[in-house]
Amino acid sequence: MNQIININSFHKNLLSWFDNHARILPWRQNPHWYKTYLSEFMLQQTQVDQVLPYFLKFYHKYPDIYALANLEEQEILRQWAGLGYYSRARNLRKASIKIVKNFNGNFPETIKDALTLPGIGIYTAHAILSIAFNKPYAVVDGNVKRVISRLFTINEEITSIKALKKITPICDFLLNKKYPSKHNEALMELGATTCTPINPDCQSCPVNLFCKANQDNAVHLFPVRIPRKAKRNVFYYTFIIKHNEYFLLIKREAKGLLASMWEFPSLEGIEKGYSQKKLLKFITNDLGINGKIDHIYKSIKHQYTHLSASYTPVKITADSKKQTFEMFPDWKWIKPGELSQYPIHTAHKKITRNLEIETKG
DNA sequence: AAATCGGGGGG
DNA sequence: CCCCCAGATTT
Repeated sequence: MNQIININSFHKNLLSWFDNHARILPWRQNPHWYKTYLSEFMLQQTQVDQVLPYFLKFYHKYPDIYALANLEEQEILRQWAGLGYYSRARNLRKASIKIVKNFNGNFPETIKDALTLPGIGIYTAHAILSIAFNKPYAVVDGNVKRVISRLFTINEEITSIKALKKITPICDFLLNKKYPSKHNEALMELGATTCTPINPDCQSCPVNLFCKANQDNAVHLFPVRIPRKAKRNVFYYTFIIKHNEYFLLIKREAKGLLASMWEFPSLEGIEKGYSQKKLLKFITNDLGINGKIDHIYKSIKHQYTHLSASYTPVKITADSKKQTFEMFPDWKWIKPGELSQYPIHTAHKKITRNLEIETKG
């Protein structure tokens, strides 16, 4: 720690600010550990505004841990579709099953037990135990890291392990042991609403008098960050394969990108511009379907964290509904109206909208 | 320690 | 277009 701060004054300013400025969020009303648990899974690497509709839907449909534990994987993926990071949905289900089986339906109140739950790491364990059970564990999330990096002018690159090892003990020291729940939420709230990445509102910050970066007029220099590596380009041909009113939908592998999500069968390449001959060869030789290319549509772009993807829809008319595909974990010939019964990832959902597959077929 | 895993919103 | 976000897990 490179500066001495009046810890009591720090706590007082932070908590009174939170009392006056806390956003009204559904998981903060009539608090219960289940709400904290569900919201924390969704909030991993995802902003509040994006989580809100999903939290409301899930809480309404699955009001307790037993409802979640009873879900099929396919169904929780379907409900989660569009929120991203789908391993969270699988882990939420597995963790819920474990809570019912091993902990009698109650969230385990020790760090050691909480960390045995899939999808729950240090941050989420600390968050649930502090926010829902008022246990004295400090949280270190993206918001807190940014706030601390400014308060104490942390020079380590913010995503590095070095930075985390420097920031964690500071958070442990700063933690308000009397009000850990409010303290943690307040620090995260401060980062989300005031100590923002760009144009932070230092004037209205309750702890600006304790902020080294603010004193040095150097808030814009923190957190320290190095540019990311360039994204890889990926090009997909996405085949809408029709036979009468049916078209082919397949399930992705259980590992890797968009694991176990459903989509139209696709050909992946690292370069653009496959010939029609090559596309038809994929259909005939790899899928074993005889048919013809009806139309090649304009491609759509979709950005992933590490990929810059382009999807080119290709409409195929098949001679028959072939029923065996060794290359897919699962598949189904479905009618357009049945599309909503499957967990479809966002890029392919865009394609169904562009091609108006749900309505026109 | 680095890579992977989604998607949306903001500058 | 690039940036970031109530991180966890695998390599």
